Amino acid sequence: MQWELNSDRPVYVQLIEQIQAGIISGYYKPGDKLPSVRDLAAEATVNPNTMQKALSELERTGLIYTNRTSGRYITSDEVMIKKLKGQSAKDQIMEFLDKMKLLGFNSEEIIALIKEIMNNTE
Amino acid sequence: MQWELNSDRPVYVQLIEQIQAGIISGYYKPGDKLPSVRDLAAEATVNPNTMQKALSELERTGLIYTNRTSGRYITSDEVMIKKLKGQSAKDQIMEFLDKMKLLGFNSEEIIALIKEIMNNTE
DNA sequence: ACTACTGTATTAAGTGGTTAATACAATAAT
DNA sequence: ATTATTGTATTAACCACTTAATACAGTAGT
Repeated sequence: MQWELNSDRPVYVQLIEQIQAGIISGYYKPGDKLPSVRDLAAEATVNPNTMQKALSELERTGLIYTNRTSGRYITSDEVMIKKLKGQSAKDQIMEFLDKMKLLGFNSEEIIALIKEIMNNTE
Repeated sequence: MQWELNSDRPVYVQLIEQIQAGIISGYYKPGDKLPSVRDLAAEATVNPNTMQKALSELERTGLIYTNRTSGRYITSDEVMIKKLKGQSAKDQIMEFLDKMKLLGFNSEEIIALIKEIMNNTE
């Protein structure tokens, strides 16, 4: 997994988001075993405590579960993952639209700009 | 001006973004006088030091300027503001598209989802 | 001249996030 | 049985951000 962290926001929050994105996109598949806390921390060049914090939170939401000594696993509940994918997409879009409207763009302008950028970066 | 602050990210950064959005959207017009640091801080229910930090940064980028004792003003450089508007929009869109692709959506799906949400929240 | 209002600077305290360095308990692997 | 690996917990130190409480210098308004 490829990690992209910056200091804009708490690292553990960014870890949560990126692991979640990994599950949603299918990089981590339902039932998969996750690398250990220490390995994940090393991968992301982050302190194990920070990774632990992120994983605990993901466990709290039910997206992963722990077998005390054999490791952590992605949930096998594919419905849950699909729901999360839909909700995440919706959240991202709503947040994006709010920001764009705050900048003074209307719906048509937003669509037009997105298409333009999609074509320029295809 | 209406302020929306949370504790996810440094408050002074959020202040910078929102004042900038106010300038871009035309809420603050070129040449306008801004309220005093203390007034703005009171408006946003933030410590004056924090508002001061945000304003200093905006001044560094040239978007506002200071008359030592008469107050702060929005730049009259409309070209600069227009450029900033375009750049901000582009930045927002790129960031948004990156996130959506990380979730596993392609361009067509993204456009379709946005249109769907626009219709549902019209 | 005086007053009130500018922006600016300083110092101290509190908070949350991060890292670091360990330690422990449980179990899978051998 | 022993060893290595798992998740978990604890303590201390450090840093950035925020708030608070002041203080100062310059000037617009009167």
